[in-house]
Amino acid sequence: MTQLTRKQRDFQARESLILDVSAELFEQFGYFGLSMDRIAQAVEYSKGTIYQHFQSKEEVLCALCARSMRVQQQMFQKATQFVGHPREKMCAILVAHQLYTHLYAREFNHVQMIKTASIRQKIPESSQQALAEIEDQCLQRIVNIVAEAIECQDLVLEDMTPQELIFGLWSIAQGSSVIMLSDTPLEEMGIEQPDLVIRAHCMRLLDVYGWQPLSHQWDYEQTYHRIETELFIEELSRFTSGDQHD
Amino acid sequence: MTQLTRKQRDFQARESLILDVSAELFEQFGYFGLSMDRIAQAVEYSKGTIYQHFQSKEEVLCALCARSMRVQQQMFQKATQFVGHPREKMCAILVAHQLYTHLYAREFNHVQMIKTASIRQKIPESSQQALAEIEDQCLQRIVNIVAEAIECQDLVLEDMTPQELIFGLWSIAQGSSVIMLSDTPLEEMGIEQPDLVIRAHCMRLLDVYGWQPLSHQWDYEQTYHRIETELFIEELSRFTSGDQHD
DNA sequence: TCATTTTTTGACGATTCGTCACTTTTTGAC
DNA sequence: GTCAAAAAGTGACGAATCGTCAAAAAATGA
Repeated sequence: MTQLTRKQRDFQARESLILDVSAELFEQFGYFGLSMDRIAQAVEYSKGTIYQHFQSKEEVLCALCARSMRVQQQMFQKATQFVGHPREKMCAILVAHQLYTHLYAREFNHVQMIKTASIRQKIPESSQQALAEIEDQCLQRIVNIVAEAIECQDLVLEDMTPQELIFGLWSIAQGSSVIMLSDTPLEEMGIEQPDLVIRAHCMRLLDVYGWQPLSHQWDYEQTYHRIETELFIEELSRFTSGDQHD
Repeated sequence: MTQLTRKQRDFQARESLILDVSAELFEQFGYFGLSMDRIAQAVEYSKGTIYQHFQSKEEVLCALCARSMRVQQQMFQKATQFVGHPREKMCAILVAHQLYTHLYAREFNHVQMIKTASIRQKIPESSQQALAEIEDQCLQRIVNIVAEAIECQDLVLEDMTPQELIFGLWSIAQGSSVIMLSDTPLEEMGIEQPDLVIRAHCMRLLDVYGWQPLSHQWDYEQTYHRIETELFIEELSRFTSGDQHD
């Protein structure tokens, strides 16, 4: 690796510290409860020093977003490594997305906020670029899976491009997460397990586009079980245990 | 109607004025550019007077949200009055939703923000209740259409409840709008007309659940054309003209 | 050891929030 | 028309937070 001076290492270590502390504060107090003064106090450096690392409060929060999006990207990466049909990998992506939005609910919400026109004004172009890049990488994983499916003829799209198919799946996954995290009373509406409902919808959609193997030809229950145990057992346990003492 | 005193009428008129002005300022400067002082200056009343109407800045913005959501609710209402099959009415709902999110992009974004945990903390329970109620009414319109379809046996749901079906459609509509308004470069991705893509996905989904008439049995192009000309001709022209000088 | 460079600090001006003591206007009894 | 009580309106104020910058402290190395 590149050899860094002690100073540079110290600088990076402090940056990590700032982010760790900020993440905790953000988790605890939310967007408006997080102030630069509070961060400075918590890391025991002065405000000026914080501003050597981040130009503004928004940049700190962007860095937090980038962090959690990198986690998502890694989960997607793991999903693509699932051993099985491309369609099974796509299922793994969906599971990854759902797990991610539950494990990083606050950050997911904050990413949504950042995409808002009002807040975007406050964020330097460069930070936005960085986030867009990570999101792009996530999307690229999905594109690759679809490409793989088309290549091995599991999927033959007729009046639709791969991008358009992905846009649909992405919309439903994204939309359902937004709805679930906005404390809409889904249980009251009679929806006990929204994640499973969304899975069902996605499966139907993939069926209708003829992505092999179709759901009546293949035991996807088994697939989902394998995804959960082989890929995301740790994340899953964190999610369910997080549920309990919440 | 109830007879109001001159004072009460004046009071209401001023409240409208405040909201009108705030809407303009919000449109122009966004969430953070909108301040109570600026509102006060613009309406030519003092800040204290504004605070007689709204307890906080967030309440002003909630009122703006409520306003735009009522517009959506009315558009949904219009959609339910479309003369045709229940499924055609459902198409009209989708068109209404898409038109709404484009015509009230800022407000739609802001509603998203308000649903965020961070911001919800700043909003009194009562205001949130009011918004939830309007959203509920919107959802109720959709529930009614599905109920109608089931009643006349256009739709026979087997392993899915009406609420679950709606949740899926709602997710895809909501998710796609969020993605579109977050300046994701969809065109670069090769998606020229995202709204039409989403319509296609929804149609496929309704087909796969067997909602009659299926899309190969009925000319839905014609239906969409009727929806646009019979119901939303005015909104549509505002949308396209708004596009031009933007 | 000490002058120079680098790093850190926190006081500061600016902005915005929501409040409240004071001023102005309105009301209605005489 | 007058005047005192009630209602409505005002904007200066304290508090919180932002981002800056001159001065202090620490590190460097001749």
